[in-house]
Amino acid sequence: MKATRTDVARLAGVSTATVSNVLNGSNKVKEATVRRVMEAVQQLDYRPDMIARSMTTKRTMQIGIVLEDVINPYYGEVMREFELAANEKNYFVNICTGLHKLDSYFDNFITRHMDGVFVAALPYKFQEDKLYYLVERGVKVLTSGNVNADFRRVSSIENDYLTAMQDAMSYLVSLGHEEIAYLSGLGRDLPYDLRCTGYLDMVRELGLSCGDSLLIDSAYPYSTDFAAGHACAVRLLETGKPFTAMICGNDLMAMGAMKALLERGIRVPEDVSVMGFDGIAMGQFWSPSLTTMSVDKATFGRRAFELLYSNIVNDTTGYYKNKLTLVKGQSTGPRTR
Amino acid sequence: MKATRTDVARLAGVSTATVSNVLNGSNKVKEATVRRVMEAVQQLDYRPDMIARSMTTKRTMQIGIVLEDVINPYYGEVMREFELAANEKNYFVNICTGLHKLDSYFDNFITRHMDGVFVAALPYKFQEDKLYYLVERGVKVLTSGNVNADFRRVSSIENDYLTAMQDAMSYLVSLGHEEIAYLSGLGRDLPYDLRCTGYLDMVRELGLSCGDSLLIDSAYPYSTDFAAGHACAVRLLETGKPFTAMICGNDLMAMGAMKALLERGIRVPEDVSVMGFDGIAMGQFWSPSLTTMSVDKATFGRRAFELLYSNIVNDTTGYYKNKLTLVKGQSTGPRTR
DNA sequence: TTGAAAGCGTTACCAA
DNA sequence: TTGGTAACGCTTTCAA
Repeated sequence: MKATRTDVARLAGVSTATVSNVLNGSNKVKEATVRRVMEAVQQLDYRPDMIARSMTTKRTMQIGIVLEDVINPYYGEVMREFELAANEKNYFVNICTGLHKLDSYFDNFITRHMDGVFVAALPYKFQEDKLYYLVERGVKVLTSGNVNADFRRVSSIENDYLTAMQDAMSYLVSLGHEEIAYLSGLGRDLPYDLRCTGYLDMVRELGLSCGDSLLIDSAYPYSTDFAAGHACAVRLLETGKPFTAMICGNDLMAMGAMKALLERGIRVPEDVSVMGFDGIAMGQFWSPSLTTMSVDKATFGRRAFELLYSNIVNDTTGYYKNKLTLVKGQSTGPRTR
Repeated sequence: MKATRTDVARLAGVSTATVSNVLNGSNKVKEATVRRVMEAVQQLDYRPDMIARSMTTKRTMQIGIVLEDVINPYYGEVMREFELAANEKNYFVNICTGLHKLDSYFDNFITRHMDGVFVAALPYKFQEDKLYYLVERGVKVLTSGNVNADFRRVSSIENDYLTAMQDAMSYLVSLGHEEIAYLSGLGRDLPYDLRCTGYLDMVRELGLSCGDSLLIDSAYPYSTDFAAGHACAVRLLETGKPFTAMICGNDLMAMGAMKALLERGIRVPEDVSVMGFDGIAMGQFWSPSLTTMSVDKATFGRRAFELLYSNIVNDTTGYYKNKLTLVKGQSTGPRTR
């Protein structure tokens, strides 16, 4: 039923090797032959079997993405561009989510000979050794937000959350705020949450009297969605500690937190200024529109692919740190009390 | 470097065929032999090469999902359960988004011998013939929301949007509303938007005086996100036509629409009642919490996999229509003017 | 209960 | 420029 390369060869009156040469763009085939072969291909609606091809080439032209959280539009926007870039180089991309079986993903990446994997899941979700194991088994790895990764073995891309948090704090301080809360959604002892580190650094550096008493962290299992932002804000309010500004780990959390404030009649930004991270599109449509440390998601996605690509093709690991920019919305304003 | 089945066979002192029999759970191998083989497997850290295996079995144990829109949390919730169900049967699932190259996805599904594909993209995004072409090439297809699909060739799962829309309208009418708008995000002439059909049916049946003048549809390219809801609401307001209730194609759109109302000082639900579809988690955290026709996303996802699974294993197409339930939130209330 | 060997659809090397 | 053919790692008869 399905035409194979042998069928094409027979119809075109050439050998299978010649068909391969034509299809794989070798330039040492006479033009007339090329035409005959292509005609046969058309006529039989033949397409090369990628599985069989992979058998011999040891490449699959397939890249996996392990996604922390498909729900967060941030990842959606990043991955869209990643995939675009990958498609341009003829890679087929598949997103894997469903963190219940992260280990089994890794096994699949190996046994299915993925050329590369972009692991955009926080390191606590899996054993870091697994990354190196993938590499040993021939699967190139790009990791994200993994400050402790061995950069000689895996490529890495991260957002400069440390600087971004400093910028966020500076901005709020410039508006007169002193009691600034940070709602993390993660544990404060997780070393790779650079926002947390940056926050504590700035509190100390600026001599803010609140110390770390306005840092709301979370216990395992962590979550960083709308509901988590809401929950963290509630916990902050329950401490009864005064605050006039609030930074959230991402935009989704910021939206959840704003909702909690609103429910208690606390106005944004009149009573409390709120900031997020990421700069998801929805933030601009929020009421009030969200001030955020924004990531250029298209650039991030494309850079990510390029890093992984050069790892695959040139066997070169690479590192990229992405800068965030302050986007001012209506959710922040001068201190009023 | 990587151990093959030959290595295992040699180490265990058996033939490769025996290794296969052991690994694939054939019961006709002596227990002592099984143990010897398993030890060799362990020792060599051997795992079967799925690519090579697929060469002979013609199966890949791989399922693709074509997603309309990763941004919408609705799909995220559905796919999570789909993947869970698939993993239980040892299928590896990959999500493909990035609608820029839908056709090239289909090609990839064929040449990579995916066992099945769940096409959760609206039919206008691709040529319907492509679905049948996949089937001819041995890739089983489950389509969603495609009322015109040939059910003898592809399996299908859909939400009962027709009934759901009727329920939504009845509910609003029971609250006293008469001028009820529908914000679609799609074109009114797209036959598979059963919400639209249901809306127009009910308008006629109930004899609502607004006729179809409060139906806001959109031109290609359609979009159904937060921004689209906002835009549709703005267009509705610009018509100057009076309305006291509004149904949106999904929850995300409802949120965007509410934002547009709010910007103009229109209160929800005091001035206008708002409803959505889907029942995404975020809706409960909204202010006011969203009244919606809710889909049981876990059931939907699991049923979807089961349909595709039985298509793959038994070569049987199937059809399932999923009921929606009314979830009352704070965004709807009695007519007040 | 085990093994030998054919076959799956390609690629790539080497020879013609 | 072309073709013959071994090789890739596995499954699966068919014999032993």
